[in-house]
Amino acid sequence: MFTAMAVITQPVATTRNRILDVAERLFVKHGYDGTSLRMITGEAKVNLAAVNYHFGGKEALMEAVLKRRLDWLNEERMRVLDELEASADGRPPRPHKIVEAFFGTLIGMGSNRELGGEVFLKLIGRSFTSPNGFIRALLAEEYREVVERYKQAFINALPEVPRQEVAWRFQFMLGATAYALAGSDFLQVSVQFDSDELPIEQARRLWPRLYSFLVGGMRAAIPEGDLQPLGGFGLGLSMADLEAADLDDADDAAVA
Amino acid sequence: MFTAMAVITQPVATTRNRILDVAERLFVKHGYDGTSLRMITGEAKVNLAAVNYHFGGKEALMEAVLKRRLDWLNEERMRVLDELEASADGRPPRPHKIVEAFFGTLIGMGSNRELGGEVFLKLIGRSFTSPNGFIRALLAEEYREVVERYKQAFINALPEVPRQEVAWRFQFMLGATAYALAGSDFLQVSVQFDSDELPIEQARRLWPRLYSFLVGGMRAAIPEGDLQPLGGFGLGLSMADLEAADLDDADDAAVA
DNA sequence: CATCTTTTCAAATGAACGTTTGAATAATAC
DNA sequence: GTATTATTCAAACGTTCATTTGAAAAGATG
Repeated sequence: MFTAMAVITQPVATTRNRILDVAERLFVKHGYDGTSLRMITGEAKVNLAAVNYHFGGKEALMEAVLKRRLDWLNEERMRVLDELEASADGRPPRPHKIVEAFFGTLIGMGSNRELGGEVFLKLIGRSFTSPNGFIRALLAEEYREVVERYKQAFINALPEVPRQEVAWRFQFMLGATAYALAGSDFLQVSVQFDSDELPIEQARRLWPRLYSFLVGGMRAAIPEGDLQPLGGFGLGLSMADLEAADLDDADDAAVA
Repeated sequence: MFTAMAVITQPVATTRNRILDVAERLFVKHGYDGTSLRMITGEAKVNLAAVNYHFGGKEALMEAVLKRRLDWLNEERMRVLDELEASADGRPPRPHKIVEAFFGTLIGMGSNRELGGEVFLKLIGRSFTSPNGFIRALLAEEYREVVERYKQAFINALPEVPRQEVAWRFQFMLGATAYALAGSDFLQVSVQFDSDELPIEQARRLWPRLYSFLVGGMRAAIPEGDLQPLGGFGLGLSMADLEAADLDDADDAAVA
């Protein structure tokens, strides 16, 4: 029975799938710019031209790699929120339940190899801050609908918190999660892991802690509006700063 | 007086400094791999060979770009924590004060052009998840001492929270902060900005909200240890996952 | 079996990359 | 003013990159 299930669920190792699997792994390890098609096709044991034949080019390959996982994730997130709202007949679901629905579905993918496992978690964690405009644009477009729906759910669940604050906190939660997933070496320094602890065991420990942190941040007191960071605004500040601050050119800032 | 101060504090635009300034900006905009020495030297209006002459190579240039800002930041963070602990004669400083000392100093750099302004904030935010091993290793080494000291301060300030939990939450705070700074296009989607709001104004709004979120997360309830994400662990999981999970090769995982 | 489509393959293209070289120029020291 | 050092410069090096090409092989269809 186990064998039969595995056969059904495990995709066949076609040229196309082998490229997707290897590309996903190498994009995480070396980044999009740092991964060449020769590295991918070499490791996947397919011809160099296969990427262009099956996907059309390097950017289109990255798009296929991301969409393969995100399509499932988006549907799952919608489904879970549907369930949550249906089971609460009329009343808005509790905030911590929405946190669990949105971020728990993602973290859960880390333990399911067929959904990309922790490789995909790292990829998605790093893609949000990719310097490549088309990647951020793709992510923004893929996330737009689901994020809007969850944001509204949070707003309904937290009537005492201004809409703007909810949006900011959503952003902060995404950041804390993405960084925990991206898993830099720095994490190894900051958090004192047992050095021989297996990655899958680390992932298991992550969720309850992240969940607790996110809910704590989501429920925090409303900030006063005029708090200033150390060093203070206005120090060495002039109109020139405002002009120079516009970093993004028009060509890579476009989001459909 | 303003003129005199500006002359004193503003570094002379030597070849070396012009390269550093342009490189900092382009590394943020296109990433390390996506920025060529020809782009840098072209925009800085210096000869192509100048980077190798003054810094020794591209990696050494990136190192110089980061260290120029981090050396100041590290000293400032140490100084602020010194002050904090001195003013509390014996008792450990309050947790929210430590949050302010660590993250407030960083955010404050965003409004000071001579300290790199928001360009540096983006750079540091993205560098933590860089796919280039030498960048993460450099950051880990640069942060090690200061992070250890602050972590201890948090542990002293939160005697009821286990040390491990403090370390995790420190990591989550760093992530939320770094992502807020990295400022992807996605933030524009998630958070409904006034479209014509100036970047410097956005930065001013960021700090009180981030501060509130971080303190809320830091003070959250201690998580139960066996909470599982949606989808659950054990689904589609086998020993093979553990082996495949080891992504990093020895060559780029080294941290001195 | 013959025909047509899909896929694979080795080879080549032109462009861009980081780095090196050695001479020319500028700055400093005596 | 001459000797010495520091810096700039144009040019070239060898390598690697994404993509294209056209033929060969494999598979599907009648």
